[in-house]
Amino acid sequence: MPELPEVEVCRLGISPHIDNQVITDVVVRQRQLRWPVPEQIAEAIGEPILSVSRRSKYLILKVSTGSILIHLGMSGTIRVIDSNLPTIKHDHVDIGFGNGKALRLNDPRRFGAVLWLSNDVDEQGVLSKLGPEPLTDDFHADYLFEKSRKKLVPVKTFIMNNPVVVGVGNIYANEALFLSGIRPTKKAGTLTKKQCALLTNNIKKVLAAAIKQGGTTLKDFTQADGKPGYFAQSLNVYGRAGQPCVTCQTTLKEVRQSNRSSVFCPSCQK
DNA sequence: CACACAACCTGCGAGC
DNA sequence: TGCTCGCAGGTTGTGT
Repeated sequence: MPELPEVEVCRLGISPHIDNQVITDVVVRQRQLRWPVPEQIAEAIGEPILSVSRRSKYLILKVSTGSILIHLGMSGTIRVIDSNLPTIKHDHVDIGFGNGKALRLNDPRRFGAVLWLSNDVDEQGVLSKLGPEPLTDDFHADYLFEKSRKKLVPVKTFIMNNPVVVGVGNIYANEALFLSGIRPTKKAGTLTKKQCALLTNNIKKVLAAAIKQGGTTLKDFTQADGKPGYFAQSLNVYGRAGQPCVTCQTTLKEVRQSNRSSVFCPSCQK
């Protein structure tokens, strides 16, 4: 389900329902997610949610004693539900609130995570190795240009690498490269300054547009209110291999990079 | 250090 | 109908 826009849409959806709510219990039905759900998460019980923020694809529920981190992996969804709603398959974790509602994580593939960052500990764990947020001014053309010098990896692999920039997953990497006229296989180190400017702008553009349209619904992603995201109809290349380019009608080509599919227009993207 | 690739899981659609 | 195969929105860990 989630790249950055979907996580942000999720955050916007759940935040009004759980902000300031006191956590009354944490129910873990399946502890084995990407990492085991830590017992210390109980330190959050009795505390009100102070803020609901996001860093990269992590949702951060801040309380006075620390922060609950939630990552949705490939297949995770969270909904605010009545806490007595019967569970279904893969409903792994509930965070229950004083108002009878609960935040419920469902994640068939279990690549997601629920973690605890205690205020008592300095280290930021999974958050410590993350690059700049793409939608902030810290991510700009000169940064990408300098960072990519001498890099032999394909540009698509490069922009999907978290220490470089966070939140760019397979869908939006494909889309941003198409909009920039850059082939996914081009070596990152050969990007010109101008191409870096195009690429950074288009990454920002495509992510912001996707958030505005409620994310991309492929199979099961829904916004907090159950509506699908509408960005899927804006996709130019992702999932369109073999179909004509929207610009020049050339048949879109598919290659695999780092075991992920890349779709591009052999004519528009150099 | 830089890069390639396997690993973690379940579900679904295609093809036989 | 039912089997096997390949593929899926992410990230980390290992090996060369």
